Order: sequence, then structure tokens, then C-alpha cells
Amino acid sequence: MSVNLKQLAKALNLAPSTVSRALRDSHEISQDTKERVKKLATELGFEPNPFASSLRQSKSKTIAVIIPEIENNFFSQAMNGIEKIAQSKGYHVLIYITHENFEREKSILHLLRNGRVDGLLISISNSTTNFDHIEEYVNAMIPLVSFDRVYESATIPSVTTDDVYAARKATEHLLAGGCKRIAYLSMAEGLSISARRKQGFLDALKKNKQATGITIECSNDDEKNRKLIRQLLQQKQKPDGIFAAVEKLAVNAYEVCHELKIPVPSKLKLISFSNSSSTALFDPPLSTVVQPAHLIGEETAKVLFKLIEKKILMPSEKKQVLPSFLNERRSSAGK
Amino acid sequence: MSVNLKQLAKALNLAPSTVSRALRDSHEISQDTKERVKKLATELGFEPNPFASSLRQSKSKTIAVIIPEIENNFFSQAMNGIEKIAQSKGYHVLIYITHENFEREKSILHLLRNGRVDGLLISISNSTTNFDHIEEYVNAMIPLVSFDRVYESATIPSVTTDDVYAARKATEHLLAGGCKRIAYLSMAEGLSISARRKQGFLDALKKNKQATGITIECSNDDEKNRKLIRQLLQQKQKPDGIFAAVEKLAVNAYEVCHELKIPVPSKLKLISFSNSSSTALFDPPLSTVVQPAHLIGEETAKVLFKLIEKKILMPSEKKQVLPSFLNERRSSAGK
DNA sequence: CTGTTAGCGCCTTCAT
DNA sequence: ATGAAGGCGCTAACAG
Repeated sequence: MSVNLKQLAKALNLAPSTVSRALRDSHEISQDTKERVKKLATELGFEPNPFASSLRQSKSKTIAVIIPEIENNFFSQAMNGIEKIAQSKGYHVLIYITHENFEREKSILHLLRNGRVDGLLISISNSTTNFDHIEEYVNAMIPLVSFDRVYESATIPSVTTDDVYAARKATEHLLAGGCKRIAYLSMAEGLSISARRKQGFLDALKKNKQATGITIECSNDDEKNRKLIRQLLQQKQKPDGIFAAVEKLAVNAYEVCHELKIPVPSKLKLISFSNSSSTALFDPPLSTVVQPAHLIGEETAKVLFKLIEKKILMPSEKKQVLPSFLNERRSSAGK
Repeated sequence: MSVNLKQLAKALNLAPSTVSRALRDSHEISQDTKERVKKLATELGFEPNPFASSLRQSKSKTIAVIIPEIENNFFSQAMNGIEKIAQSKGYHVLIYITHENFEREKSILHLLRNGRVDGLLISISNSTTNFDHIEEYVNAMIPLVSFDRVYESATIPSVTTDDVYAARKATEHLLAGGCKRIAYLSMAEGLSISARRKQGFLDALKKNKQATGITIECSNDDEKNRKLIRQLLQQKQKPDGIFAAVEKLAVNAYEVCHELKIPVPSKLKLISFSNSSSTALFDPPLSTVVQPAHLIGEETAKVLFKLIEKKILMPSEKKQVLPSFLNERRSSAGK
């Protein structure tokens, strides 16, 4: 391949150790040699072999990001934020997609327990029920931070949004618009996040005695979801409001509304968690609860780097909660 | 950290090399020892140090993906396809986002010229005009495949869609719907892909003498784009059709149409390149040219792995062209 | 079938 | 301010 330290040293009539120090700006090298070394290094396009230095220093300058999916605005925005911080720190980013598969998540984590990365960021798959594979990292003292879909543990830092609050606000918004019977479309129970959003939904209803709530468990299967929603909207006691826990389900709901020609928002109001900006162009424009995904990514990465650099975390950084934003649009407009 | 090969060997009363071979299923190790070794290895949770073996074998089992952005359905879908193939091959994936910045692209490529990865996939930034940094890889014999936004070079394999054809088809679709004056909204000239789409647009118009075309150069700035489109739609000779080269611009066009209350498709027909499935819910549903992004990702990765494994590429694999799909929806419905 | 030896390229003592 | 030597953990070549 290309030139290595030894060759560079020979070309300069210096010892490899001197060259190594010069390149790393050691104070015990004369200004003169430093310049000489750096000049030739760039000329020859020298780049230190990352494996040799990782092996020697046992650190990789690499982090891993493990996410359930990437074709999802929330995760791609978070990824963007993470990559930005990592790049600014001179770190490399490995990406792993679990496809919501617990076994895959386990085996990826297992794979990374060997020093390949200096730390990892994870958003947990929705099929994950056991957290031993995460606990292992705590024991192994490898920095790990979880975000959004977090593992609720005292020892692992996390960055989330206040899903309970946001879901309550969204539900209250529907109630304020006059909804009396609201359906909550949820995805994958067992996920902390899903439980929290449902909690907020129920909290809002509890405080409002005139309204009732229904909960519909949906899945990743669009066809099945539409069927469920179709049944929901065709029964005698049909809802006048729908709160979708994830954008995908709002899309399914829209599809059914279009199909059954149910006027939104006059007969049915809709709101959903979503990070897609084009929901503004939906027919009608979809009201959304937007999570600060990019910021979540940035903050998660920042916390990880503090851990990697062995800095002390402020108490507020250990469990960071960022506010979501309610975007009121026509789909939930009051009468 | 955890246990290493030497310790494992000592615990088994074997030489490190024997253990190494046993774990890699070498044919010259007895079934008996293999089992003994593997048993203890999993018991102790042994994972070989990746840097030591990468250093020794000078291969990293890692590829890099360099893309202009990730908050874009095309790229996140392509990424998904790439990651899928890489995972099936047991490879790790490093992700780098250039944010359409040429300098960043250059420095990332520079950074990777040292063996950190066994090969790379790149989709070129739209501010890239010089390709020396790519040529370097050809000279260094490091496998590199470009996709979608490719560098047109005889030596570098690529995977694209037939943008000329797809753009021509989309334009012809507008013409068939009765459009006489079509505006083409383009992003970032200088990009091969943009040039190709424009070419297809012009080709279609050339064959149709009754219609004329206008070209509008847009940018990444939504505000400016809307202003340009507003001007376009308010002039005396306004277009009756718009073809957006990227989804972002279609969104801008929709925004302006809503704002100016221009009825789509009766007064203005719209079509756009896009990989967002929720365009079906737009008001009105947006006609799109959809690229097979996931497949492009898969194919690109497959070609890269053939290169890495030093397999011969079939002629058809060197410059792979996959078909896009025209999704006719209401926004471009004929009168 | 298993062990011994050497070295991948770098960084870090320890000398000078 | 510079050099020499050793070793990070693994694997491949060479013995036996």
C-alpha cells in the first residue's frame, strides 16, 4: 500500500519514534524537525495505519450507532446529528441496523464487545424484551448511551423526549377540538416509548370525564393496519379522533379515510407523532408532534464523547429530556 | 479488557496458533480440539481483537459509505440496502456524510486511504467539480464503486438509474396530459445526474414542436426556491406543467401552489423525482418518478464485494443501470 | 495435528 | 532533542 512510518523516517534520516512524535506535535521535538517531518509526510500522503495505532493505544477513534431502522425520518435526522458531532471530534461512525430484530441486536452488540469501538449509541429494537446484552456493556465499562427508545436503567445515560407530556398535549389538543371518542393507534407494545406515549394519552383522558379512549394495537404490516383501522371507522361507536403513535400509522389512517371518504377534520380529527416535514402537504395537512431528532442525535453523541473522554456528567446530562413540538395543522382543527 | 488469544491458549494448554486455527475452523486441527477450544472461547466470551487481525492480515472487514446527505429518502433507502448486504457478508459499515461539501468529501477520502476500509461506496457531492481525489483510489487499487451521483469514468464501476429515459418519460407524460409550457426545476448544476435529467426533459420537448420548456435553477434554500417559483407562476407566460428534478423542489412548488391557490392539476400539472411513499397523500397526490433506491444500494454493495473478493465483474456489472418507475397520480392527471 | 517464531505498523518507555 | 527496543494481539510460515 502506501508509505509507512518507518519508510518516512528513513527518508528523513530520523528514527521512527522521532517522526511519530513530530507528527503528533510533541513538545520535545524541535520546531525545525517538526516542519521537515510534516512537509514530507503530506508530500508522500502519509496516513498512519489506524489498526497499528488502535492496537497500540487500545482505542479506535470509532463509535457505533445501532438503530432499528434508517428509512424513518426520526432516525435519519438523529443519525445526521450524531455524525456531525462525531466528525467534529475526528471520530468514525459505524452504523448497524437491527431491523427491529432482537437477535440481530444481540449479535451486533456481541460483535462490538472487543474494542472495535470506543463507545456506542443505541436505540432499542421493538422486539427487545431482555436487556442482558446491554448490561454486559455496563459491566465491561464500555461507554454506551441510549436515545429515544431507551433502556430504563440507572447506570446508562439516555436522551429522550418527554413522550408522556407530548402525548398528553396532543390528546388534550384533540379534546379541546371537541373529540369525545379518541382512538390511540400504537405500534409494538413492550417498547418503553410506546408505553410512555400511551400513558400520556390515558392521562389526558382521565382528566376529561366526557371523553373515552380506545387503544388499537397495530403492527408493521400496512395491510393489516388498514384493516384494523377500517373496522375501527366502520363500527357503530366510531371514534371522532385518532392519535397515531408513529407516522406510519397516521399514513395508514389517511389511506383509510380517503378510501372511506371520511372528511378530516370535520368527522374525524387526526394527529400523529412524525418527523416528516412534508406532512404539511398532506390532504388535509397533518397535525404532528415533532421530536427534535437532529438535536437528540447531537446531544446523545456529546454525552457519549464526555464518557469516552472520562469527563464527569452533570446530573442533568445523565437522563436528558428534550421537548417535542406540537404542530397544529388542519387535520385536527376544531369545529 | 477481556480475555485474549494467548490467555485462552494457556488455559487450554495449547499454543496460540493452534487456538487461532481452531477458531477459524482450519482443516488441520482435530475435531476434538476444535470443540474444546470453541467451548471455552464462548464460555469466556472471547472475541479476537479486530485491530490485531486487521493489522496482521491487512484487511479490515469494513467498508465506507460516503453520501451527500442522509435526511433524504433516496439515500436512507440506499443505505439500508447497502447495510443489508454488508451485514450478510459479515462486514462493518462506516458512514460519512459530506453535506454536499467538496472539501469535506476530499478530506474524508484522504482519511480512508490508509487501509481503514477494504473498499468504498460513494455518491458524489453536488459541489464536487474535480475528481482527483477519486482517481487516487483507482491508482491505489482500493475498490470503489459510485452510485446515483456517479463520477463518469471508465475505470470506476457504478450503479445508476436511467435518468435521461425516466425524465423523458415524465416529461412525455406531462405533454400527453396536454401541457404546452413546462418548467423544469433543477438543483445544482454540474452534477452528472442533474444534467442527465435535464437532457431527458429537453429530449422530450424536442420531439414535440407545440410545447416549450423553461429551466429554473434552484438551490438548497427553500425560501429562495419559493420566490423563484412564485415569480415563475405569476408571470404572464406561466407554465402549465412543472417537472421537479428532486422532491424538495416539488414540495416548494406545492407550497407556492397552495399559497397562490393555483389548482393542481387543472391549471398546473406537477411531477417530480421522489422516493417518499407519502407523496401519495399529498394534496393532490403527487405523481413521481421513483428510483429503486434500496436495490441500488444492494447492487452497489454487491459489486463492491465482488471487487473486494477479486472476482471478475461481468461487463453488465461495470455500469449497472436500473429502471425507475413512473407513478402517475392526480397531480399530473390529464384533462 | 500442534508448536515455535517472527512480524504487521505504531507508540511509549527508557536511555543517551 | 533524538534514538533504540519492546510489545499491543493476532496469524502465517516453517518446523516437527
